[in-house]
Amino acid sequence: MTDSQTAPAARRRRDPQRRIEEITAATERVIAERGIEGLTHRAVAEKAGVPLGATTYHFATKGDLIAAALHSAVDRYAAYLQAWADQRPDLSPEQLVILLTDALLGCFGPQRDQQVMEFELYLAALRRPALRPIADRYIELSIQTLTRYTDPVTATAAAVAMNGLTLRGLAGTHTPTRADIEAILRRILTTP
Amino acid sequence: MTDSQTAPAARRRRDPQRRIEEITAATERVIAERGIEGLTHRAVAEKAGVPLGATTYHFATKGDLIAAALHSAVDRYAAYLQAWADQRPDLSPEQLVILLTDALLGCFGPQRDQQVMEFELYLAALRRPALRPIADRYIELSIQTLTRYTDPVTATAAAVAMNGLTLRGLAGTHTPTRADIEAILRRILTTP
Amino acid sequence: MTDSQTAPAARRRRDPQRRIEEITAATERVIAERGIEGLTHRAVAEKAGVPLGATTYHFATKGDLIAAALHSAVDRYAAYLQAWADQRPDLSPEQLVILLTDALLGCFGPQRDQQVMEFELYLAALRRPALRPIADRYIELSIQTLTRYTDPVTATAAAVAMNGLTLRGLAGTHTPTRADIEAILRRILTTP
Amino acid sequence: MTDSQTAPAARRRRDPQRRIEEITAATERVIAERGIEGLTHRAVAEKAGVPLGATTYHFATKGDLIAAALHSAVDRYAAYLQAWADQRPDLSPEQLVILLTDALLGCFGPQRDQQVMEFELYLAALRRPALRPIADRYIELSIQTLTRYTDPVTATAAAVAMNGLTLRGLAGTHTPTRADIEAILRRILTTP
DNA sequence: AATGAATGAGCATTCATTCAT
DNA sequence: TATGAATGAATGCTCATTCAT
Repeated sequence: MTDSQTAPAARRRRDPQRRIEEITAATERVIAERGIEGLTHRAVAEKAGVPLGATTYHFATKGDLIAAALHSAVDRYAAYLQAWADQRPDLSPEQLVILLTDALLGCFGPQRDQQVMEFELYLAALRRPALRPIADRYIELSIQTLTRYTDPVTATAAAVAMNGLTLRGLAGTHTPTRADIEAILRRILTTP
Repeated sequence: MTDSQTAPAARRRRDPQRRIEEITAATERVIAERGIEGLTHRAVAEKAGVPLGATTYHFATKGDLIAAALHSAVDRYAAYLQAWADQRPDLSPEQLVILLTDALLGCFGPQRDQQVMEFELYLAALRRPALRPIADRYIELSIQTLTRYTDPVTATAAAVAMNGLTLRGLAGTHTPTRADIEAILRRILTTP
Repeated sequence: MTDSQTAPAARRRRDPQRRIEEITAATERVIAERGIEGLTHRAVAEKAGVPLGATTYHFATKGDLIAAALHSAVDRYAAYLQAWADQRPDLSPEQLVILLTDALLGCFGPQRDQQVMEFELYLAALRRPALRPIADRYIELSIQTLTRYTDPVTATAAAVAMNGLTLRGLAGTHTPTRADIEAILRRILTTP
Repeated sequence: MTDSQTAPAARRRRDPQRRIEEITAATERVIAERGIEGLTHRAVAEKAGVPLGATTYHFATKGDLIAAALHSAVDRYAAYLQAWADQRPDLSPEQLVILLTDALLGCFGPQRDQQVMEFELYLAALRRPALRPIADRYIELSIQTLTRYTDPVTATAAAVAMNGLTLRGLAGTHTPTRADIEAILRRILTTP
């Protein structure tokens, strides 16, 4: 170990991977706060604490920033689902209804901004074909996770309904109640 | 009678209501073509064939344009649903599955651009609380219509699932097949 | 004279034609000083003492600025030629040689910057087809003027040779001498 | 012999002279395609297939690139003139008129882009004194070549007239006809 | 009421240039 | 020697907005 610890500040340069991750995270935060229409290279640079040139250097266009943020969000979602399901290997339909309702309600609380951000990223794919493969993965992850507990058709029905419910709660004037959500999911996931 | 009835065509000027409708329709067309991020007073003025000042005069902010377009889209949707249901007063669950599937598939064909526009308008409510009452009406209309044929919980489940399915088809790489949609709607609307 | 002199500063607004001319003149000055590659809306705005928006408002693109400047230069050249020839209705070939030589030598003195600017404007037409009709007029004016004194072929030969000579003097290391120019023009304009 | 002489092809790296020539040639191609205002180190690097650093390493500034390209163009022109004249050791004035006209017309055909590039390089000397000695050589080469066939004054007159004619054809809306050019050159080169 | 001229802030993007390796 | 990562200044252009008419 010749001189490692020295030059803490002057060093640090040249860790492109780290920079890219910082910029991506800052992109997500900017979108969460101001929406995609408020996303600019400048805002990202400021939020990430990097020079303006660093954002355009690593992400030449706004589309590149959005793609990176969507990718990051999907990766995070995949890890979340994995952990969620791994901790709950066996669930009855009724248990699933209760737990999914609980998870869904969380989207309207403190996580609201992040949830809106993820929706905005997802919806950016409406106009940007390059994002569609990543958007695909988003919804497929939900379906695959639910398929651990039920048949594929029911899993898909539940996944798209949850998406629709979330959207309704975020875009409408009032959030759905626990009872509403439970009733809907119970209608889809349980067989009378 | 000094001058009123004369010059029916040359008059025409000074019909503010008509102007407002022209501008609203042009706003929808602009969003359909370029997305909400491409919506500007200038683009609307050009598309509507009115002076720039006319757009800012009647719709001071971009949010006003969006609200008017969303309102218009919801009104049109309401009329469509009304006519659809009036022509089909009685439907069995299985008939409903078939017909809703058919209607849903239409969103991915030539109507795609308009469908994307309506989604963009709906999603604008995520960031614009003023739009949420109008967005509410959008989804409630679907639910109310389905309630003509089934219980409220099932109707809501079907409505949000259809929304989620449409989004999935528009934001993903491939559109769902008729068989996919039918299976999902059958799972929700019919009781085994 | 009711109230003319009042409000000298607050007035002045709303004289678009005047503004356009100021901006055009400033464009020529900027090109004279920094070349076409130094031409920017900002530089013109500063030189003309108008807001930046005024330049982009009246001349949306850089090409528009260049076209206006070229137009202006050609108009000025036309007026100059007209006056020059009107004052010299009859010239013998030898007189023409002497006077043209004298005029040509002027391009290498204090007028050099303006001459370079006019060449740069003329040459911008190499890459911008929209400028070519104006560039045409430039050279045709010279030919037409010389045609007052000699046959068309000789006039054209003299005009293009003078252009080539000017270019040679401006782009090379040393300016041609009076004797050089006289010899060349005499070779073209006089018949032995 | 560990590694020195081996791998004649795989080596190839480290041939600075070759690199410089490749970059120079790429510079000419970039200017031919996009003009001097489109000349950037990046564009040259891409066109030459070399790393960006290679262009800034060998040619620190844009002016250096231009100088190299002008030098290259002049060298090529010199070789062309040499060969042209060597193949035609004796020409009557009338023969010269015909052949020069033919050569001149070629500038407006498929060679147009290259001709425009050479003019742009030549004209860059208007603003860049460092280029003027090279620009001098350009025009002197033409004069010297013509001096093989006629007296110096006539040769110079013909050379500058040809330059002016070419410029007129390239910057104007229509190219001169063969008859036009012949008439002008005949006026200059032949004695009645 | 209605218009469009006018303004200046702001953005994506491009680049020359620097510098660590 | 040679490379390309990194920087920040600069530009054309677009627009929301204001305001005189």
